[in-house]
Amino acid sequence: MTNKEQILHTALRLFAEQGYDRTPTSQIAREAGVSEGLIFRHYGNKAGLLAAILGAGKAQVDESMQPYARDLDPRAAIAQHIRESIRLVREHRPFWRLVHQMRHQAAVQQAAEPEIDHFHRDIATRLSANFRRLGAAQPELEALLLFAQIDGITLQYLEAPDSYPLDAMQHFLIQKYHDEPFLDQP
Amino acid sequence: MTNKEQILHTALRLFAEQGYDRTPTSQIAREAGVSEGLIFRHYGNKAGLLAAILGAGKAQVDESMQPYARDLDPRAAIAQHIRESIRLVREHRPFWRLVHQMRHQAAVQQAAEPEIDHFHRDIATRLSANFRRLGAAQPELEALLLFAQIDGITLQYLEAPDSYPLDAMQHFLIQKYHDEPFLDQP
DNA sequence: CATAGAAGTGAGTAATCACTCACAAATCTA
DNA sequence: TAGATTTGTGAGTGATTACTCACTTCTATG
Repeated sequence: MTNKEQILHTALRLFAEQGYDRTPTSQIAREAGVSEGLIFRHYGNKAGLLAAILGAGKAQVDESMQPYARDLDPRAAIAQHIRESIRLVREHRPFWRLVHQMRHQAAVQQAAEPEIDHFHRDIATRLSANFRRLGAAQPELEALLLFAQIDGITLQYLEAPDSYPLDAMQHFLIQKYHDEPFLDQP
Repeated sequence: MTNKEQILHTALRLFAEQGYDRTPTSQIAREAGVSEGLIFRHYGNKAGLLAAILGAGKAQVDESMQPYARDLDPRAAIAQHIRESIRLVREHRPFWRLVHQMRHQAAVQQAAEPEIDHFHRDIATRLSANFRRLGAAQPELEALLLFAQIDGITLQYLEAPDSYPLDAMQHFLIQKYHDEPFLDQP
């Protein structure tokens, strides 16, 4: 691993553990085994380092969410979305901890926001379409609710990864959507 | 309003808007119209100010969650829980923004954590009991899932209070739990 | 009124932090 | 190998920040 990558990984770990504001660049340099100046040579400033971390993570998400864009039958697509979302969080815990922190920092989101917004709308549109095909009375609200459920589950998992029953919740949620009739109106 | 209260309210507003770490005590003093020294006379240090804010908010939550502790029929209790949770967030937006920020700062939770843990367990127990009485196959998971849904909805509302359809989501969620048979196993 | 304690001030301080810069070492290129 | 470019260093700097403290003003009480 190059020094540049080493800095990125160390910073991600420390930002996730301690928070962006509470992590001095001096600590990142020390734990990455490089001089502090090198951080600024490679990433310009501390915010640039954060942007690089978020950019790299987003690339991975894009890659992972693309394959299942193809049209499965609606119920399978919904189950797949649940599985994939939870898998991402489980496999990239530090990254998602950082993302959740950033959600409450209006000032830092600057550049990342429009892209993330578009990404969300994209998924929400696909999900709504699937619920509509299943005959749901209010497909947009169904999509929002599923979003909220995954958000809440992953949030609580990230707070206590060792004790939270993530597997059980995943299966429980998938089963609920498998059994749901979605035919509320005659 | 006394100066002491003025400091508390100003700090809550600024912490919620900018984050705890990004809000200097000098700014709090300036916007509260007092000297910086007064903050430390009343609250000892910056963390003490934060603790006072969280303590005052928790007292309000306790007060609001107590009345409906009495045993209604299970479905009514669940609906009431949803309504009350969402009402609290809607009426104390800055406070809940702050709470959500603090959830990711392991270091700051120190004192508040045991109390909050107990509080959560208490509500989870009551919710599980209600789901059990309704014949749910996995009442603990049902309680966790309802928790996660409310968490996710309020989180997304706090991110975009002006555009999120909070009322619609509340009614949608209550209706779902009203219609849910909860008799998954023969 | 006298006086004790609480409320309030604001200049000062030590520490921390992000960032710079002059320079050195390593790597590449011709 | 000579020169050019990239990578790396670490002491230094200015700005910011939480907090202190000697002092003043207000308020309550006998």
